[in-house]
Amino acid sequence: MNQAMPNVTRNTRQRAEVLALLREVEGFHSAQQLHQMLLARKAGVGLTTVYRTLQLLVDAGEVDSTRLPGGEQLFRRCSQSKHHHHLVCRDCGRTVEVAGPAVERWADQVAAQHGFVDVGHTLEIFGTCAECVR
Amino acid sequence: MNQAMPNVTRNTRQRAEVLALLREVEGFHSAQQLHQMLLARKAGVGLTTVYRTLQLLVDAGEVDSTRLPGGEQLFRRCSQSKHHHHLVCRDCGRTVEVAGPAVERWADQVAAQHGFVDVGHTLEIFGTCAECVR
DNA sequence: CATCTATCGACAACGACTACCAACACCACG
DNA sequence: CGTGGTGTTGGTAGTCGTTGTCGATAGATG
Repeated sequence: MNQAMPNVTRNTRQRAEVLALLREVEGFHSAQQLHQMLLARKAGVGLTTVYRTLQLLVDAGEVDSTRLPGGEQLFRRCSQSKHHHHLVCRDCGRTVEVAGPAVERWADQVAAQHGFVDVGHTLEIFGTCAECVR
Repeated sequence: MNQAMPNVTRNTRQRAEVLALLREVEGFHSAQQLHQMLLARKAGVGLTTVYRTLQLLVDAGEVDSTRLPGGEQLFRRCSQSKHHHHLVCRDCGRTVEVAGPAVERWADQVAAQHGFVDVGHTLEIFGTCAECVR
C-alpha cells in the first residue's frame, strides 16, 4: 500500500517518436498526417497515442495548434517558446510566426474594459504568399 | 428554351424561419441548437436546410460564425455590418463585439512585409466575464 | 527482480457535418 | 390564374476527425 506519487508523466518510446518527428517536419500537420509519417518510418505508434501525445504537448506549450476552416486540428512544434501568432498561406500552407506585442496589449485592454478576466486570444492571419501568387 | 437567368436565390419559408429565429436569439448558437429551437416552435425546417441556410448567410455577410475549441461552428446575426471581432465569455458564452482598427492595419502590414496578398484574419478574445467570476 | 500504475492501441462509438436524390414549391411567364 | 422549370428541401446514409473503452504492455521505483 505504498501510495508514492501517482502523478508522473512517463518517458515512453512512442512519445519520443512523436517528438522526433515533429522536430524534423516543417509547418503544420494534422494528427492523421503525422500518424501516417510514423507508419512510413515503421515507428509503431498508434493513432490514439498520436492524438493523446499531441494534446499533451499542446497543454505543455511545446506545440502550437491551429484549426482549418473545416475544423480539423493542425499541430506544429513551436520554434519560439513565447506567445506568437501565425501568418498562413491559403494555398501552400507555408507559415510565418509573427509577434505583435501591441495586439496583445490591445486585447487585454479591451477585455478588461468589459470586465473580463483570465483573458486569452487567438489570432491567425491568412493570405496568399508570394510564391503562390504566380 | 427560355434560358432566363437561372441564378437567383429564392425566398423560401424555411429561410425566413431561420432568419426570424436569428433575430430573436442573442449570442452564438450552433446549427444543431438552432435546429432544435425551430423544432420547438414547429417551424418545419430540416437540419440540412439549417446548415445550408446558415452557410448562405455567412457568405452573404449577414451572419457571423466562429468556432469552439472543439471545432463546432457557431452562428450569430451580425449587429454591425462592418468588420469586427468578438470577446466571448468562456462560461456563459456572452459576447461583445469589438472593433480594432489598429489590429486590422497591423495584420495587413505584417502580411505585406512577408509578401502575402489577399489578406484576411481571424481574431477571437476569450475570457471570463464579470458575471461569471462571482 | 517485483510491483505498481501510467500508458498503449485496436476497435468501436460519437458528433458535426455533407452527399445524395426524389419530392416539392417558388416565381416568371403566358 | 394555371403551368413549367429550376432552385430548394429534407430524410437518410455516409464521411471524417476525434474520443472512449479496456485488456495488454512496459516505464519507474524500491
